[in-house]
Amino acid sequence: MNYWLMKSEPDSFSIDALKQAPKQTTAWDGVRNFQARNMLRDSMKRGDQAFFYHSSCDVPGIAGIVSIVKEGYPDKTAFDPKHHHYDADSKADAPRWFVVDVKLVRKFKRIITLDELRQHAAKALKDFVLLRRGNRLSVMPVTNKDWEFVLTLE
DNA sequence: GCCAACGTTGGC
DNA sequence: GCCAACGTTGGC
Repeated sequence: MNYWLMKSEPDSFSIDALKQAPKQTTAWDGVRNFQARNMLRDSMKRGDQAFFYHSSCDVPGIAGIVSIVKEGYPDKTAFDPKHHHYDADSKADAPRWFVVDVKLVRKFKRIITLDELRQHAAKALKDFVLLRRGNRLSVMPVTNKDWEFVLTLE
């Protein structure tokens, strides 16, 4: 089993929105970056877990944990001309963008803030991709070691 | 294949 | 709203 981190802007989709979704499950759509796409399509497996990260908001940080319940399949929002995430270059017979389905495992009692994570960037979390300068990936791998350390912060 | 221009991300 | 950092595009 592998670990991941997935970013979402809570204004568009928060961990509370996931909590209220049918079966507390959603397709993680709208990723439009090839590196992140490759992970969604090829690497993320059923049973893997991911941190749900809130970005571009008052308190950026990790809000909880989700699990992958369905492996990569085409992102339908890319096919819909009216959709915000439409991409004319993604064809039904040759899809360019992919999603996985995620299900809520649990919401943390509190947000583990980016600020707090940064305090460990020099030592315990020195390999954490999220903390690398200029990092912009919306889906990224997390090592077992970093996963476990972050959980101790809650 | 290079690289400038442009768009996006995301923290502040 | 600003801006650094980075990915993507497109001209050459």
